[in-house]
Amino acid sequence: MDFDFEYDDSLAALRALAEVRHRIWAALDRELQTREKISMTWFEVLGSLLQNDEGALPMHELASSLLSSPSGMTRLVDRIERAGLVRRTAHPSDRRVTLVTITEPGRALVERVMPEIKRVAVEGFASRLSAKQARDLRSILEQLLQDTGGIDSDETRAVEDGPTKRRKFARSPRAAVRS
Amino acid sequence: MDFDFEYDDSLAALRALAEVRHRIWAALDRELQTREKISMTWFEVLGSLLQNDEGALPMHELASSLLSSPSGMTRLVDRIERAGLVRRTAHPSDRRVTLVTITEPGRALVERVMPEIKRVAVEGFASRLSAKQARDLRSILEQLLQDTGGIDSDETRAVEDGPTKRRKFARSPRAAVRS
DNA sequence: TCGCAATAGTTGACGGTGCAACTATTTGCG
DNA sequence: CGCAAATAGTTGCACCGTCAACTATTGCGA
Repeated sequence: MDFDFEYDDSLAALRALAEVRHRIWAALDRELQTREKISMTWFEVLGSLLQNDEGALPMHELASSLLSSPSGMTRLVDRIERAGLVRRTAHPSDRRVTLVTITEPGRALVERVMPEIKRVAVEGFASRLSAKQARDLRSILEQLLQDTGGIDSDETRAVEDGPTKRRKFARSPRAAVRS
Repeated sequence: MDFDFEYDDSLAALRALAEVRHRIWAALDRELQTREKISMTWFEVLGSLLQNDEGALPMHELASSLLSSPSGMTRLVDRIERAGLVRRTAHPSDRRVTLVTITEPGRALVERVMPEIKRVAVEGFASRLSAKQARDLRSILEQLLQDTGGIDSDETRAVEDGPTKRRKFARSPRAAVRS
């Protein structure tokens, strides 16, 4: 269990990670705010919907893929729906499910702003890394996201290079922070 | 300047980064919540203070290093102070500055949980990466955090927004989304 | 088939956070 | 020196997001 990270460095890595994410997110937020008066969070919802062929997703899928709680997503979709960018529709077979469907204005907005958003994202990542670093970062992030299925005690940390394609997300239980 | 990241992959990288951060943060939050009934945010404040020799830092330094706004930090310190873990003290020479000083209970708390916190952080990072990957991650993050000075080269933003101050990079204007 | 657990979503209450505006203090420059 | 600009911090206000509790629907095992 001895790696290049010192014991303390894992906490430092968390901070660095948070800061990188924060900066790029803020840059994208600024871009969206000045161009379209929407937030990055809204854009993430609209983008997720567009990535799906039907332009629609159940509430709970949106919530989990965007790291939000169900109630948070309810309110977020409330606001985006009030702005006319999405619409709640019924699921054809499961009446528990509410589908969120992107509207034409929503689709237009995303397509209008996507080029600049990609540009700013690239500016934050790709343009600052070498080809090898970009590859490395990708595989490192994928590895960090690999499920360890419950509380693992596995020392099966054998060297397994190569881009593992497998991608299965476990829900991350939100902390219940009081006061 | 073409790299391995496809154009779209920079947005994907941002999501992966966010998810890694989110998972580890949540794990630490859970640990702190069950052991000491405090949040990771509180721990970050206390930890920052302890890292400084004097166990004290000005409000604005805490705010910027913890990615918070000044007003957010005011309220956060309000709550932590109410819990008796920090104390506001006067700066000896600059009377504009409020120093936040860790109290003895605060120091004790951090020292009490630090081993477990480090363990969980290592579990999130170091234990899942090879030595080389850990090195790579460190240098990649450092590189991504290097300031490129002023950003946007296009000054086409002469709209009606009035004299919006050109921000350096530090502040993150969270989206002010209406409705 | 019945009944209970699991799943999906919403709402009430509330904590946390940001921006704009304001006060207090310090700094810089003519 | 004198005063405008910059810096530090707080507060008003509104918003965002979470948990707990609740309803509705579906799945599943006896």
